[in-house]
Amino acid sequence: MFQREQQLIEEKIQAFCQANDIELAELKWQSIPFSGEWGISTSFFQTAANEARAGKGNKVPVPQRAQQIAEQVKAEIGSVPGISHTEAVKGYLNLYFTTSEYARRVIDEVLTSRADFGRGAPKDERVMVEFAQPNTHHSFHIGHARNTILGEVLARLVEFAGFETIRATYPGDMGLSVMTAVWAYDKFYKGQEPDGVHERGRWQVKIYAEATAKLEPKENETPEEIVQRESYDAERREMLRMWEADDPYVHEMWLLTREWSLNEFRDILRLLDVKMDVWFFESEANKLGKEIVDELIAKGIADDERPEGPVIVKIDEKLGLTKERYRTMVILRSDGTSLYSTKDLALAKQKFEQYHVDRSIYVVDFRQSLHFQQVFKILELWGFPQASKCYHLSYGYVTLPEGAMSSRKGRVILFKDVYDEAVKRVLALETERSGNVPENERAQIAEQIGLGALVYSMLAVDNNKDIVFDINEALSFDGRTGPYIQNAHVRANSILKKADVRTLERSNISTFNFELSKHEIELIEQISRFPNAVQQAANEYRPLVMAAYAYDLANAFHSFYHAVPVLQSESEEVRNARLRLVAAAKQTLANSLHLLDIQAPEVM
RNA sequence: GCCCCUGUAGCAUAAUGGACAAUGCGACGGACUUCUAAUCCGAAGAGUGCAAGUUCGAAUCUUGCCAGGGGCACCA
Repeated sequence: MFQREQQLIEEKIQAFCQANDIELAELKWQSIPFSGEWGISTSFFQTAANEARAGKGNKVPVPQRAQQIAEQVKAEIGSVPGISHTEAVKGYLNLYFTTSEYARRVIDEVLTSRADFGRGAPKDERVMVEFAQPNTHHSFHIGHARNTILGEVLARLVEFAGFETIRATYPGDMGLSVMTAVWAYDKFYKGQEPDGVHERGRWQVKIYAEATAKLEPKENETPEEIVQRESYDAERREMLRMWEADDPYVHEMWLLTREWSLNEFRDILRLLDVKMDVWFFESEANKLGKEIVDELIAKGIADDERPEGPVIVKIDEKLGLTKERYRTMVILRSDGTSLYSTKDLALAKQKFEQYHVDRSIYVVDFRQSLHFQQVFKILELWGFPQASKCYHLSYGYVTLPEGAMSSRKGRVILFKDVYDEAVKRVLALETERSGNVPENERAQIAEQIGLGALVYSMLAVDNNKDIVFDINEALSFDGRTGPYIQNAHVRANSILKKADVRTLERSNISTFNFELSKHEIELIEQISRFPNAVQQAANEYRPLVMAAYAYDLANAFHSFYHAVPVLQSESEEVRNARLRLVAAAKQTLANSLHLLDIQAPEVM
């Protein structure tokens, strides 16, 4: 926002150094920390260090020499329009902006761009984000929720940063575990399914866990029990075989039960405000897989060891690596059936050829790091230039205090149960605390706040760390939480509602020609950081960056709210300027919350 | 055996190689007839698993250990 001024000063510094025979290192600019007021700074450590290394004259220690240069440069620069004052301290040159000018530029930009404030320039690349890969026939638990939230927020960030973005989901709808669920339904529970999308989901978890328990060997089994268990196992395996052979009855059962899961999944996506563009099913990738294996064999990338062995790709060998790194990947079983790897290769080809994606992001947990490294390397050998732009966004597991979640053991925390609990808690709090939520909006606001708490708790941890799920922490409404940020938005809204909004709309230019308090300056600074936060979060594929930013912004607003009167300002001019500041803060909070997939309510 | 991730105040987390390691929870002391406190203000609390190294400067980079988790040919 002060690029012209920065450039002018850079030129002055360069000219000064040239005149004084100082070999200037590249200037890096950063904002000044711990500033009651703000500005940008650069340092001369590198320049001083280079001098010392070159053995140039004065044997002054680096920090002192850096300070010397800073002081000389400061004297040389003199005064610059837009810059209120400069200082040389500890080897840094600090430039403080003229506050009124800076404030005006920031606020006017926000209020001109509105929902587009912070949006990046359109980029010439199409990105696909693949996320939300739940298994059907089980249920959607809190671990799937972390994945879905991470993926959706990443997609929003990348999209807002300027990339054309496609959201893809890849449900796991086949395999032995799926068939176990179908078998259990068909054998023991046919026609007994409850009504209600989520009731049926919970019921599916229950019968699946029950079925795996029946199939599990136990201690002290009687011979009859062993016979029983083995015949159950044979039945479900036979069912899997029939499914592979497209048996009509098995397919009908499979589709029926799959549809229940998908109904629940769609409803959860609706709750999370996720709009998928592409649905890849594992069962469909399964069919595509076998063709690409032939292609890889024909191209000499894969080695066919059938019938004795499987089809493999000796990745290290093909890449000419001597050290063990990517190892060997099996891409087709010796009996000719597909593997996870077969399907991922087929899927990638489809992404590149049918959807023309330039960049492909996979949001999948960290256990599959090696798998994706192998897949990406095979894509490279295969000749896809996009292979270098495939990225596995790995993230840590959501575990329970008593250990890992397990659908098989029925030891899962379902997303919907946490969601319901969240809404219940907010409703209880609403009756206690907030008098100004209209009766007919309470339920909706409760959903927004409850989900806000849950979603933020998933985003406020860096993705490669595990989360031990504690419902009281996830649904906390105090401190560094979603509701804290939502509340800042609500407070900004309540000020604007009480003001005469027409005044605000009439003046489309802000004038901050009065002494700004440190709270106002801090708030303006936070608002101005938003575009950079978007770019950083998108470039690094890190939703956490945006989550942390949104909290800092809300924090600045809350402090401002307490310390600085708006409606009761000392003059009309100050009041108008502050109203514009509040409007800009509200807008930036709303933009941030949107990127975090959190609703921004008007009241709470 | 090889590879990957993690290790920061009591707990949970943060920190483009840079200025005093930053927040929240908890505990402590204050502030609601106010733009209604899901908030704010104040004070306490760690020198970043250990040991070397690189650097003017390291929580961050390198190496080696220690601890926890994960992965390594026909599971997904």
